Amino acid sequence: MSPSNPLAISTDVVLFSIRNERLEVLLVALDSGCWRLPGGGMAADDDLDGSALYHLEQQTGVRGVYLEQLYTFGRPERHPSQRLVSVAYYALVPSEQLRLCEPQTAGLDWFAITWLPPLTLDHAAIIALAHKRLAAKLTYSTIALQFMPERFTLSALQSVYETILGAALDKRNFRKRVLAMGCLEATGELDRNGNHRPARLYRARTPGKVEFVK
Amino acid sequence: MSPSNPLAISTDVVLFSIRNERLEVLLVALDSGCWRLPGGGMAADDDLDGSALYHLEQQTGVRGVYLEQLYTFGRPERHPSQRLVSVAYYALVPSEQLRLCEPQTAGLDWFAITWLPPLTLDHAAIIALAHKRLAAKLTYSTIALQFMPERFTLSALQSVYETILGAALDKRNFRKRVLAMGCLEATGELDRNGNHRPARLYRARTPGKVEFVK
DNA sequence: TCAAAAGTGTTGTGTTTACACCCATGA
DNA sequence: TCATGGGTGTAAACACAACACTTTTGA
Repeated sequence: MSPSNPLAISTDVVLFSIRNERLEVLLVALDSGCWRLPGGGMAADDDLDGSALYHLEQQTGVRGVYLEQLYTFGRPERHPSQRLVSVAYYALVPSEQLRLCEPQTAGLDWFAITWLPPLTLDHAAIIALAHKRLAAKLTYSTIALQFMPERFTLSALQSVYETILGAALDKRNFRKRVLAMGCLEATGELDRNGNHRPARLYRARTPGKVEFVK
Repeated sequence: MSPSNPLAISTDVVLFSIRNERLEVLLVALDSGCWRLPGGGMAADDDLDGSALYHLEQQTGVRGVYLEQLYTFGRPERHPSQRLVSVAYYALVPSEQLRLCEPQTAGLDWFAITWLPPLTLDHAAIIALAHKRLAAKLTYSTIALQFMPERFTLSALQSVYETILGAALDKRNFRKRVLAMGCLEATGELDRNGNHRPARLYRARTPGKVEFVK
């Protein structure tokens, strides 16, 4: 029960968004040409979730995300010089929300999950695990709503599912399922963009909250 | 990315077993009359999983368990004096395996999950979360096999499911499902205990490995 | 021969999948 | 009027739930 030697805890965040019909993650450039996840050491008076959000905002300007703890990585060989335990998180943010707060800082970039640059330490493994969890959670929770703006069409939501799952879905069955979940409500408004029939706009009944379904 | 102040990492393990037709956890007595999970501080040259197994064996004599990381708890207020981050695990062990290595040490006891003693810090919350995860995993994985000895009857396996889920299951449907999972094989042997028709003995096709099903 | 648990199929119900056409709009 | 995506129902396949009797053994 007693503490031990030089030992640091960092929190690292895999930030996902849907951009250009692709699932992308936000990474920070290192001098070496490698990239890393946003994150950093935890201060002794912070808590874990707070530390993850703090570093994310400091390094990327992004806030107001949906955050969930992923896994804690602690193999001694994961860092060459110091003993580093990393509490990994993943976070989801609607791409519409990025324009407002993303500072377009140099040394930051989005990468498609299917085409990642070289990553430091075991960050590639962390991203892979986060991706797996996200895809799994799509099928038994309402987590996909965390990628949506406040109001959205059912087709937009379907497109998010298709992007993450990497497969096309049947429109009628998708609508039945997603409406049966009971966590959407029609706003009564219409989206009049595009030269076609306007689409109904929906909103999440409990935004920010992920519920388990089926 | 830099380390910080006095900050300790501990690993704590919720060890489950099925005893007397109940789901029980193994706890360590504190002087105060409180109890705690087996676990302790992580040494700088250990890894997380290794640390969890090490403390578990040191404090309880139990080894050869199935171990899985649960969650990392790090709220600053969880410990009164020091900043303590706890990486929580849960572990499963067949009760038959306990007789061999359990040292019957004083200050150790098993408690039914439904009737726990006062626990230190947030250990009650850790146990509650572990229990929830275990019950959930029962329904979509073969994790229940980790409670079974090398060879077992289908009725014994069904009893384990019923104990954890707290509900009776249909015998025929249960057998269909569990055999359809394809991870059991009949040994050809019979269990001749009891004054009734002998039961076939089965074994896990991949012991120690938990697979996802359905 | 009795008690006690092992072993075994079928039927109905609900859920999931597959599938094609009309609608409302802007250009 | 045409192109574009929005919106809708039904039937077949499948998965799941309910259910009762015969078998084998030890006492």
